[in-house]
Amino acid sequence: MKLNAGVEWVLHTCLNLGWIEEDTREGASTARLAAFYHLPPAYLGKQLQALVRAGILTSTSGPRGGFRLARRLEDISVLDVVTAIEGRTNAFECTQILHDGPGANPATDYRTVCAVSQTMSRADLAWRRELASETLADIRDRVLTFSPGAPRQTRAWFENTRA
Amino acid sequence: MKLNAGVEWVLHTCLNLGWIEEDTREGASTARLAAFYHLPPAYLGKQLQALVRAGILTSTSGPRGGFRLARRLEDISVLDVVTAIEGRTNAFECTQILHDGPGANPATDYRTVCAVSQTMSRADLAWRRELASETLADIRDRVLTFSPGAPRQTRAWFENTRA
DNA sequence: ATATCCTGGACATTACCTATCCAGAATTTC
DNA sequence: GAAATTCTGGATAGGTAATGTCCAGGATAT
Ligand code: SF4
Ligand code: SF4
Repeated sequence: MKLNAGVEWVLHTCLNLGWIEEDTREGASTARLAAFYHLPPAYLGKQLQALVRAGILTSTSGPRGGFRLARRLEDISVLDVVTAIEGRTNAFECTQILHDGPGANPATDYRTVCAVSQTMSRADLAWRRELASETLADIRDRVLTFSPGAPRQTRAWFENTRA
Repeated sequence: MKLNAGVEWVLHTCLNLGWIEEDTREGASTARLAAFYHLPPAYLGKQLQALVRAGILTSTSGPRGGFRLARRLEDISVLDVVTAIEGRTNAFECTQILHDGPGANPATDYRTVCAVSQTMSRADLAWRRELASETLADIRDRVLTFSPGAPRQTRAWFENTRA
């Protein structure tokens, strides 16, 4: 019952990419994105690759290469990001213990008929619906109202540490 | 992002206890509750102990001892059971990476102010609300409409395997 | 040609879930 | 009171998934 830490990393990284791109029209490399938060570069790289596979980011090799957003923050839901890192697995993963109980019908898929399973699935669904209803742009806007200096600060850091 | 398997075990076990108690007015031992689904007895015992600590079950030592429900199924929410096994940890556990970023204020608790954290917390809250809105009695009733023979079948098994 | 940077796989480390075992205490039965 | 049953809590082992590192290969810009 715990999400990968990578979810937090890439959510922040996507927001940072949004601000960088507004400014320089360029992406940023794994090394620099990781340095910004002192994250392990190789591991963050893995998470970013997952976002590329999910179509949230694009990547370019070579000097001045790196990652950039594949679409606008308005068009990326939080659920998109979570799913890219975490996969589609539900929190409640039924092992169908009823199949080992007395009087069980081996042909029955209890996941679809069992009341327990149904309840837990509804909860997972509510969780996803909540995440799907919020886009990265929504988060960005709320960051702006709380700390309006964030974009400038982020851009400045990436400017100053440019190779 | 996965729940302990124990959640599934004890949810079913609580329902079984409900049917057993309607009949015999007695509890059932770990050994028999585990045997019903071929679960590892010692491990199921650990989960049941957690339910006792959470006030969902009561336990009695000695011969003819075992576990029984501490209150009616109507008064036990699914969330109660999940929390007893899983703890109060949220799926999204923020590591406050902003504290390692440039221009961070070490005195700030970013978990309360950060837009990312707020969004993820809302989703966790939706999940909990969904589980809190359903009681074990609701599940029991839905089991009854789907397989009305379940109570009798369960009771019969526990009768027949009595020492 | 060279330096940069992503990609994918292999691998090591760590954390946590799963599972077992046992000594001790409580309780019933005889 | 003695014996059998059953829960309790801790110690401990094993397995699986998350975390983190490393490297060879390919792509791209200068
Ligand atoms: S009854 Fe539902 S929760 Fe229980 S084992 Fe079957 S599918 Fe899983
Ligand atoms: S900004 Fe929010 S999500 Fe990011 S580290 Fe801080 S609390 Fe966690």
